[in-house]
Amino acid sequence: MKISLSPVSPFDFTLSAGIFSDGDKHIRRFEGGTFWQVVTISSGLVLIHVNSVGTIDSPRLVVELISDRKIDQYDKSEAERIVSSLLNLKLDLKPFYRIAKRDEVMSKMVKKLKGLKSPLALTPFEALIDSIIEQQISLKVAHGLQVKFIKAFGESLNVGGELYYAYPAPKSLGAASLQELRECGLSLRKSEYIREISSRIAQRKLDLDKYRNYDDLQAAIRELDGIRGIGVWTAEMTLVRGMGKLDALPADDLGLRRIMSHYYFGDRNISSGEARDVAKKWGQWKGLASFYLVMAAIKDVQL
DNA sequence: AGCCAGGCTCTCG
DNA sequence: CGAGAGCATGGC
Repeated sequence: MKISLSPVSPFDFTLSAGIFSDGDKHIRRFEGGTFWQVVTISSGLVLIHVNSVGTIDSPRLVVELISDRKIDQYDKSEAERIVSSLLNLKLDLKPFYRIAKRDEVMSKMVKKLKGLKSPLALTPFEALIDSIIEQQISLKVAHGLQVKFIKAFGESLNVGGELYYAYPAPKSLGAASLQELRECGLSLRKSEYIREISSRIAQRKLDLDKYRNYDDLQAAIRELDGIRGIGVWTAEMTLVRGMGKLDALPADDLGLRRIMSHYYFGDRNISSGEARDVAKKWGQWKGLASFYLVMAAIKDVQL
C-alpha cells in the first residue's frame, strides 16, 4: 500500500531526514535514501517507509505502509496525516527565510540549508519524556537510554523477522514499576517523573495537547514548569519538538548556546540572556532558527 | 580517576 | 529565600 505526498516547497528530504541517520534500525532511521519508523494508528502498528521522488523545489514523497494486517482507506489517511506532521511537510519556510535576512549569520545559514524542515515528535508526550531523559546528561548517553527504554516498554511489530518498536504509551509507563524504569539506566528521580506524568496522562488528569492551542507561549511554559520533573528547559523543548511551537527557544540549552557562541560570538562563553538577545532577531521563528544552527553544527557548515 | 554532560528537585542554613 | 548536593551513564 503506497501513498504519494506533496510537501510545501521548498523541502529537502535528504537533508531533513539526515537528522535520523544515526537512529536505531529498529526504532527510527534514515539510511540509503529511505526513512523508516513504526507509527501507531487507531487500528494498530504500521511500519512506514518514506522515499523522495521529487526535487527540493518540486518535492514529492512516496510512503509505503507495511503491516501484518490489511490496510484500509481510513488507515491510509491516518498514516498520511502522521507522516505529514512527523516530517513537518506543511511547514512553509518562506516567511522564515524572509525574517532570516535581518540577521547576517542566519541569512547565510538558510542559503546553505535551503529546504530543511524540523521534524516533530509523534506526540507531545513523546517529546516530553524524551526531554526528561535528556536532562543534564550528554546526548550520547541520553540516546542510549532512550533506545533501551523504548525497547523495554514500547509495542513492537514483526516485519520479516525484525521487531520494530513504537514509542511507549502513557498507560504502559504509568503502570511500570520504578525498578523496571531504573533498569533502563534512568535515575530514580527521572523514573518517578516519567511514571507520575505518564500515569496522570493515562488517567486523563493531564492533557498536553491543549498547549497546542495556547497563543501565550510564556503561559504554556509556566504551566508546564509547575509539573514535577519539568523545568523551563524541558517545557521549551516539549513545545518546540512536540507541538511545533517554532517560536519557542530553548535558550537555556547548553548545546544551543555553544553553537550560538560559535557562529555569533567567536566561541566565547555566553549567557542564556545573550542567547535570547541574538534570538530576538528571529521573531516568531526562534525554534526553527535554532534547529538550523544545530543542523549546521552537525554538518559543520562554514559560513 | 574524576569530572562533565541539552536539569531538576530536595534539603539545608 | 538562595546555595549546594545528588543523580545515572559513558566519554574524555
